[in-house]
Amino acid sequence: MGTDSRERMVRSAAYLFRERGYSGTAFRDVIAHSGAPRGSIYHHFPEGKTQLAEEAVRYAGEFLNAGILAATESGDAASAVDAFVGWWRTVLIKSGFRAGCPVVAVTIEANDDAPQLAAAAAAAFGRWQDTLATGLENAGVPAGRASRLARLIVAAVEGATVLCRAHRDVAPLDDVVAELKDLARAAVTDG
Amino acid sequence: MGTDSRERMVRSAAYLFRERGYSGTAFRDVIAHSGAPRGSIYHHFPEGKTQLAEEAVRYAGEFLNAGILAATESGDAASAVDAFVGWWRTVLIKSGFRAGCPVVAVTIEANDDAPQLAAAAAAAFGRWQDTLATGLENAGVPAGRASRLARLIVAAVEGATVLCRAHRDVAPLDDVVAELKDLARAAVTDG
DNA sequence: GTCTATACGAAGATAGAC
DNA sequence: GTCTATCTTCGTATAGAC
Repeated sequence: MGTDSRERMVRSAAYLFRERGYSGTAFRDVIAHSGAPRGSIYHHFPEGKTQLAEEAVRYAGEFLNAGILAATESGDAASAVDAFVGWWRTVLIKSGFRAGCPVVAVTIEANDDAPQLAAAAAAAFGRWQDTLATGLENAGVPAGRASRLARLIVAAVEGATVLCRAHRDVAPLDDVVAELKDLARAAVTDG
Repeated sequence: MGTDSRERMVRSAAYLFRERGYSGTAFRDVIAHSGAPRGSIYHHFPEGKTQLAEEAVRYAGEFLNAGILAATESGDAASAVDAFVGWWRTVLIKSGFRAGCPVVAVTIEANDDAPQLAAAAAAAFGRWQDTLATGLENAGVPAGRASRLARLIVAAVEGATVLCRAHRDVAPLDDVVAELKDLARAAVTDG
């Protein structure tokens, strides 16, 4: 099935970008990892690697957003933090601190030749922030504050994953999460 | 002067990594940007690109640490946040949101072939955190809390620079800074 | 849709002269 | 310390057959 190998390639790209970055991931790596047929790359992605990366960013954005959405449905403000952090914690530990966020990787390596990549990354970050903000509002955080707090959560957790990779340790993420949870809880009563 | 071109290469590498990342920056780019002689690369850096990157990370780490140290000498807790943020704000805006942190770039693209790179990055992040923590302590934040808060500042600001690059806007950094300053100020009285 | 073959360029690294 | 020339590998992309 053609559509199937196309999707596998997108998922594999997102997976590999986490460990090797955008420039560090070659087309052949995506082919090898996905098991997709080599000859159909430019059939499925006529714009080449840029198009593949753009779709990988979009895929990662939607994937994580679905997770945040599901996790924020339950409850309190602190659980909104967990919603975003849980996935990264698992990825970091399972990979031996070799894998991070593919959206960050693409953002950092994007250049003026491919402005679509920065745009796709901004869309992903924006969606995560919005979904988290809604979760915080539902937990009782005022709207304006919720948006700002959600942005801090996205920034701090993404930054913490980078620190974890450098230190090869989850401690930075745990420290950051502890601070963020206190802050989120306080934001409810502070009104 | 040989030592001089060596140092220029290290500085240029740090500069270029900010925009193009590690894999995206070729040796020839470093030569061109630094004006260093092409033939002396492997004389100065016998271990090749890895060694150059390691020293560039170290250089960036020391450079920024000196800035944090100078800025935290004056004062209050909120100024400790400014100490770390000021430099990134300038870099982002001056580059049209094309440049970020070279240490983050190297961390994300480092792989098992060169574990020195992750180690050098961890050292840089650790120094920034320690210097910030000392600044917070001097401002009246209890030692244990200061360390954790300093880590949050490093993570959140680094994460925010990535968001700024994606959005091509300083707003994410400003949002994050506002939250961090409130938090730092509150940490003083909270004892 | 998928294949092979190949063009084309870039990159890291080395050798040996000066 | 610096130069030029070169080796080797790799990576994207294309062409054209099946």
